[in-house]
Amino acid sequence: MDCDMASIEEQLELIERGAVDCISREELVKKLKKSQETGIPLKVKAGFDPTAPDLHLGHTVLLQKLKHFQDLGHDIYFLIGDFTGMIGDPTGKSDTRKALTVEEVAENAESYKAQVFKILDQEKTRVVFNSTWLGKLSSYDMIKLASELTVARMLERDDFKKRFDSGKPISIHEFLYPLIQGFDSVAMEADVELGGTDQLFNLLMGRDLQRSRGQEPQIVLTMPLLEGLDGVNKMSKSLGNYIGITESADNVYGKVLSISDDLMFRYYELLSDLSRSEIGELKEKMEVGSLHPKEIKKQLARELTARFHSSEAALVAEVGFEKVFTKGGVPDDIPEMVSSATEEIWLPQLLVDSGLVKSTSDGRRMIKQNAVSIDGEKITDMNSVVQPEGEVLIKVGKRRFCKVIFK
RNA sequence: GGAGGGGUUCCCGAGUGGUCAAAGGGAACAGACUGUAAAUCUGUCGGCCAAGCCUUCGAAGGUUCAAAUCCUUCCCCCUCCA
Repeated sequence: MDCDMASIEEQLELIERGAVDCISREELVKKLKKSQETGIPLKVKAGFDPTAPDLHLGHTVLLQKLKHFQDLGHDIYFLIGDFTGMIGDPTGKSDTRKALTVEEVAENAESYKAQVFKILDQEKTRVVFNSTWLGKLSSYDMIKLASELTVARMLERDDFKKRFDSGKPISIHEFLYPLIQGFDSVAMEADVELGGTDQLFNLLMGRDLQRSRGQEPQIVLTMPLLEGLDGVNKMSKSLGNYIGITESADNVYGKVLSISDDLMFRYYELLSDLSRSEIGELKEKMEVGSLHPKEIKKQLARELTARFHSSEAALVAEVGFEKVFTKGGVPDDIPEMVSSATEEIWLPQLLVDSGLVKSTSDGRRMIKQNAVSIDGEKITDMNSVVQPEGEVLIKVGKRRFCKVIFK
C-alpha cells in the first residue's frame, strides 16, 4: 500500500539518503518499477553476526535504512549469520572465536529481536538464519561453489590485497566467507542487500553468484560506518566510543550531548527521522546564529533517547541532565551505601568502600586534584576523616555520586 | 623440516646490570575554559594510613651486593624458506 503511494522518485530519495554507494541505480529503478507494477515487494536483506547481540548506534544506521524500505512497503529479511558464527572469525584479527552452540545462537537471536524491534516493525520483519540452507551444503556443493570464483578475484578485496602484498597471512576459510555470504543472496533470491562500506566486496560477491546462477543480481546499497563519540574512529564496543541501544535514557541523552558539533550533523543525517530539508534548516539557523548549537544537539538527543525508550523518558533525562551538569547539581537517584562504621573513617578508604574510586591511592589523587566534595564542600586534605553519623553526600568529579548512610 | 623475529604496566612502544614503578604516544581520569560541547591548556595515571614500604616487565628456576636487563628450562605469538 505504502508502496503504491510513494512514487519512484520519492522512494529513491529515501533509499539513497545517507548511503555511500548504490549498485546500480538503474537496476534499482527497474526493480522498483517492476515491484510497483506487479505489487510484489522487494526482498531486502541485511546480515548480522550472531555473536554480538549488543547493538549500538552504529548498527542502527543499517537498521534505519531497513526501516526505510519497510516503510516503503518492501519485505525485510533480518538475516542472522548463525552458520558463519558457528565456524569462526572472518577478519583474521581476533582470537579464535569459540563455536557457538545452537542454544547460544537461539539465545542471541532472541536478544537481537528485543533490540532490533525498537526500530523495525516486528510484524513486518522476517528473521532468518543462514544455517537453514548453508547447513545443507555438501562438500561437493562447497567446492563447486568455490570453483565459481578465482583467487585473483578474491585478491581484489582491499584487505586481502593489503595483507597479501605485505606478506601477512590469509587463511583459506577467509576466502570462503565472501562465498557463503554471497550464496545467502542466491538462496534467498534477494533483490537488495544492505551493508556497511566495509562489506562492499562481500555484497558484490552476491551479485556475481546470483548472475552465474541465472538470477537477477541484487542491488547493493552500502551505508557509511558511523563515527563513534570521539568523532574519529568508527563506533565500536571495543573502543568504548559507542552508545548502546539498551543503555539508560540518561546515558543515551548525555552521550549524544557530548559529541562535537560537526559530528552532530553527521548523526542527524544517518540517524534522525528528520527530512534532509529539515536538517538543512537547522544547519542554516545555526550558521546564522538564530539557534544555539546546543539546542540543536538537545533536539537530537531527545529524538534518539525517545527512540530507544520513550519521549517521556527523554524529557526526564533532559531535565536531569540540566540539573546535574548545567547547574552542577545532584541527580535524583544516586547510589546509596549503608555503612556500619562506628569510628571515624579515613576519607580515601570511604571512597573505596563506596565504589567511587578503585583504590585509596586513587582516592588520594582525586582529593589532591580537587575532585572530591562532601555535602557540597570541596575537600583538599587527604587525611580528612568522616564522622559516622547521619548521612553524607560524596561527589567525585562531575558525575560520580554516592550517598553514604551511617547507622 | 630449516632459518629468523618477538612476548614490558589498559593499548602501542622505548629500555640490554644499579640513577626503573620503568621514556614517549594513545586511551582514561581530574582541574581550568565551555554548551558536561569539541578543540586547547595543566596535572594524574600499580598498591599500601604512605618523605617509607610492598608487588610488577610471558612462566619457573639460577648468577649477582644489585636483574625488565645476564644464564638455564619451559610456554606462547609471528615472519621467511621448503
